[in-house]
Amino acid sequence: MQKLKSIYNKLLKHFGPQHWWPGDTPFEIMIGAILTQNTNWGNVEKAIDNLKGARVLGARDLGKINLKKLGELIRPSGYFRVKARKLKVFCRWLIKQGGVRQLKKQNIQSLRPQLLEIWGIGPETADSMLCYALDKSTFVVDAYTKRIGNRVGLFKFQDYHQIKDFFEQNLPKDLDLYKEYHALLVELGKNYCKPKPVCDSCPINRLCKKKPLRGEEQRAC
DNA sequence: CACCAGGAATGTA
DNA sequence: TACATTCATGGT
Repeated sequence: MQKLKSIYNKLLKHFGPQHWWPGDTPFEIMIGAILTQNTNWGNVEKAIDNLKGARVLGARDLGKINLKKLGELIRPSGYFRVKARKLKVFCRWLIKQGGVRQLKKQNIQSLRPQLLEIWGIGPETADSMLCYALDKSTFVVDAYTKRIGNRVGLFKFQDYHQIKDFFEQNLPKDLDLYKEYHALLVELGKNYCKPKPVCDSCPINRLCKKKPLRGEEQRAC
């Protein structure tokens, strides 16, 4: 579908390359993927800074650190009790797998289901890890992707894998394209595609106005 | 004050 | 299958 590339080109021209994912190492990216669940990235940075300050930003450290202490360190990221448990579960799993280097050797067909079995890791978190930390070609879908796609009229469904398949089947299988496209959709969403839209200067305004959602006819997007 | 943020697990019908 | 609820801090 040419429309997908057209949107991508507009976003890239408007926002420029996003060079995602922010993070120094693949492990840090994977931890960030858990911490950023339904949370502002700025808050995640504070949590990661705390982990660095406490010198526990490693699978071994996080695997054995006191659960309550870990919760205090990541408190700024929100849901800190749940996320502390998620981090420990993931790190124990990672150690058992032999670390990030071993993960990268696996193919996505076997690795993705394994990630999804881990308590606390859903489809978006798994795909974020696969795409941005492990360099596997999988398209990441998030709340913005769903919202933008439906408002623009690209598709009419909400299911994660349906949307993921839509992008992957209508784009060339290109890791860098996947990485950049998702990052650009997030940037668009943060600025112009909130639940209560502010689309007056939306860079893909013309597309948005084609098919507004029912009940949103009076909205700009 | 209300609203939102780069979700996922759990429970209900 | 499709929703509703819970988890929680911090910025605007």
